[in-house]
Amino acid sequence: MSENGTLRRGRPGYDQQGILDVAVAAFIQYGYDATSMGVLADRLGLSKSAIYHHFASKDEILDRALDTALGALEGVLEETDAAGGRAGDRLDHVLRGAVHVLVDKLPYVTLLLRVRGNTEVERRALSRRRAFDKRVTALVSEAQAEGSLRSDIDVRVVERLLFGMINSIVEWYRPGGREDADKLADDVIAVALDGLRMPTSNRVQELLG
Amino acid sequence: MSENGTLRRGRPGYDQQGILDVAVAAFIQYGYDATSMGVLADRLGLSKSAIYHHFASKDEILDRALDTALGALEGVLEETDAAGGRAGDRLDHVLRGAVHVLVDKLPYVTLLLRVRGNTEVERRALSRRRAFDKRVTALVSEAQAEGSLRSDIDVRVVERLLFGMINSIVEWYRPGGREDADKLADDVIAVALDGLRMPTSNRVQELLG
DNA sequence: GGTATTACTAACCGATCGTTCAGTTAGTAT
DNA sequence: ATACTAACTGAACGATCGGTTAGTAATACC
Repeated sequence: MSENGTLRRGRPGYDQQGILDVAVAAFIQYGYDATSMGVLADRLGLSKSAIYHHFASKDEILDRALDTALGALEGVLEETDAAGGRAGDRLDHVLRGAVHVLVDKLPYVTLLLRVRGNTEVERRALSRRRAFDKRVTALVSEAQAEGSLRSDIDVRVVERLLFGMINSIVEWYRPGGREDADKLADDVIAVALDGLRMPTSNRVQELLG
Repeated sequence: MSENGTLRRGRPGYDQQGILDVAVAAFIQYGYDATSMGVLADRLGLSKSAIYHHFASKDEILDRALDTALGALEGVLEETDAAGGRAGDRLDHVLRGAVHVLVDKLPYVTLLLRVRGNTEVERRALSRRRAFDKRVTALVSEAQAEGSLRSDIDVRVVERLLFGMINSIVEWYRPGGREDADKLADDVIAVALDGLRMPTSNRVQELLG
């Protein structure tokens, strides 16, 4: 499954990444807990025990997958912080970046968003997620303070609704459909920032203050 | 668990609704597939087989729970259709109603939103959910056509993002917190319809056309 | 051909799964 | 006291679970 120019030693077959991709697809289809190693083996066309050559446990597969998703999302925040700028612009950048990560690593982020907390691996992932949310909330708060965003709604509610919308992408977005990642990011941000309603004259009056 | 004024015949203990409530709480905490009947029995303080007096199977518990959630959501649509009016107003009504259902039946709707499709019960629930979504999308489309909502974004994307936001409530809303259902509905609709951004003079110009 | 590397296997393990069965228990009604 | 109603039990079942073990298999390299 590793098709670089160099010849690989050893028996041809799946590598770790190949197993991981198939595992993640099964985990998001059936749920992690409902996906037995037997189902996974069937899906790979291997025996159950062959999987244990590549990963020590079912848990390790999950851990690796969640790390991929979280790493990408955290990367968006790092890159945004490094760039600096007004909070409103940085938030815009984070939202676009998040949408791109969701689209690029759809199966992995989908798995992450469905984590429950039954095992230590899951609890660690949830903890990293909470830290991510906290940093985004701080950014929203800054954007409210600088006047870019409305401040009549609690900052935590704002962050939750915003990422509720963005995260919903994993439930319905299909790559290769009508919308690519850029268009999707544009739409999400348009809805989030400017809303759905058409302006009325009353609204314009409100806006004029 | 049934504490009406009349005396109930039979041995005191849980009734079906009592078992169901505890089951749903466990299902949303651990996930349906990861909640064994043993875990549920522990939680109820009963034996595993006692559960089978009340419900024929684990599946039947799930079926009953999902029906509760779907029934409530479908009820919002029925009531809105019966009332009639402009599409924009009906959509507003559906959104408020949905938020209220989410808050009032939080555990049940939470369970519904996490259904995967592994069993016939789950697939039936997903089918009902799709029918619900389809009706809301039709309403959004009407509101776009009547000019209440922006029509530069695909109607299906709009419906998905909208309910993505609303449905996210089940992941973070805590009853008895700072926001009651009415305030929450107000906030959700404000964000959805009017967005998050503060107006700038460029925006006002755009709005003026 | 032999060695190193890497992927894969069948049989097995102890534990847990959802469910069944033949009972027992705790209340009300007569 | 007996019958009815409704809730509950321990033991057992066949199936499945995640994982282990002692191998086998297929390639590249020398």
